[in-house]
Amino acid sequence: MSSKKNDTRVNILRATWKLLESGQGKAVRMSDIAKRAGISRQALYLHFKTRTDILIATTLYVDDMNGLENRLRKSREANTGHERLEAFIDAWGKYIPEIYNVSKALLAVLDTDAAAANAWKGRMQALREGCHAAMEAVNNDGMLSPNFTLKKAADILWTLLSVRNWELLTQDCGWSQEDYIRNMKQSARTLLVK
Amino acid sequence: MSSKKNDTRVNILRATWKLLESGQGKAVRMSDIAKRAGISRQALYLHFKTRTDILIATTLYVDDMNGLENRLRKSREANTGHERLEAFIDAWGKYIPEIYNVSKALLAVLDTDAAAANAWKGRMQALREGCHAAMEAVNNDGMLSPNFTLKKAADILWTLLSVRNWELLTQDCGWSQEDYIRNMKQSARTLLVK
DNA sequence: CTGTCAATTGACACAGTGTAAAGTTAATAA
DNA sequence: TTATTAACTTTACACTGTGTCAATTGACAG
Repeated sequence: MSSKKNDTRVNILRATWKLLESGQGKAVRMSDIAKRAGISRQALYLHFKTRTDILIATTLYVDDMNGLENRLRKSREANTGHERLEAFIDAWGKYIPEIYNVSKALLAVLDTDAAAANAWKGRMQALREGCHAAMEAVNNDGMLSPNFTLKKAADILWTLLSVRNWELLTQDCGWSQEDYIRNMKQSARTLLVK
Repeated sequence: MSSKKNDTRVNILRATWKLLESGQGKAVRMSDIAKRAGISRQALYLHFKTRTDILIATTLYVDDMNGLENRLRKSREANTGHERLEAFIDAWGKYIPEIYNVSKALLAVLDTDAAAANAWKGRMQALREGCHAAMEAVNNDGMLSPNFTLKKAADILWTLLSVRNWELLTQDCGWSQEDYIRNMKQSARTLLVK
């Protein structure tokens, strides 16, 4: 099952992960990854076509390791729409710091690398669907704010919960993680729920 | 008054501006700017130390040409805090599309270029002060939402009005400019005003 | 013994930024 | 007039980082 090729692949992803996690924003080069993975730089190209491919694969790997799917699934089990919304914000809000450093590498090339932009877009699509589902649950309870259509409400929630907003609030404004979660719940409730 | 050196400098900034405006996201190289400005690539370095310096100077130049200062000042003349908040959102919201393309070039290197990050931070600091002042006016009317401290309210408004959020809502979610302005006013009011 | 898979070494093309040096041109000043 | 200076040009090159290519090695499977 675990072919040698696959082992090395995972090895590369873990090396990238660790580097992004510890490097604190510094650009990680192919040669850095190779060194950390204990293979030659050229060997990286036996497993991935481009640097961006490695970054993308790493974010997916990290999602996997952290069980993003499960975390979000749990929010779907809530009874009321409002509870579901809160659970969703809670799950995602607690998730962001775990992926932030890795995601940042992808965010950094988003504006210049079409492949990265595409991958990120897809990844955020999942979140967007989660937002939409949560707001739909609120709507089904008849509790959606009359100020917004369902679509607009979902868009706003999605924007509110963006990684860049988390970055702004916790890094630039100095909010604690608790502040962030509490205020996002508060805001979503005030803004979107009747 | 208008030395030859200064003329060329402005010439470079206008060339950069036009390229960013029309290039639609494509990376603008030093050679592109030089060609457009009608000078040699090397001459650029007689006026600016680095590419980032040109980008920074261009954003400042564009702010200047568009009269950002004046636009924001007008919002300060409103009578009530709430009116002031609305005027502020209106002014800034209408301003974003005018600077978006130019700003995007700076945003694109934000995560890799410390000088760019610094410049952007400073530029956003002005907006942040505007947000704080607007919320202070609301607070002085005794109309600040009891859900937030003044500082937190200003932080939220600042985050809400970020260029990245405008980008998300208008580009990814397909909102029109009118949608954006209307919903931002609506949201700020619901969220931050009693 | 042979084939093949994973990886290695070393060389290289390419893009883009930034540096360096020597030469041109036109205005300015003595 | 001649000398000087500022702005700019041309040519060349160093540097970084990505990605490609070809020849080679070592292991191990049939």
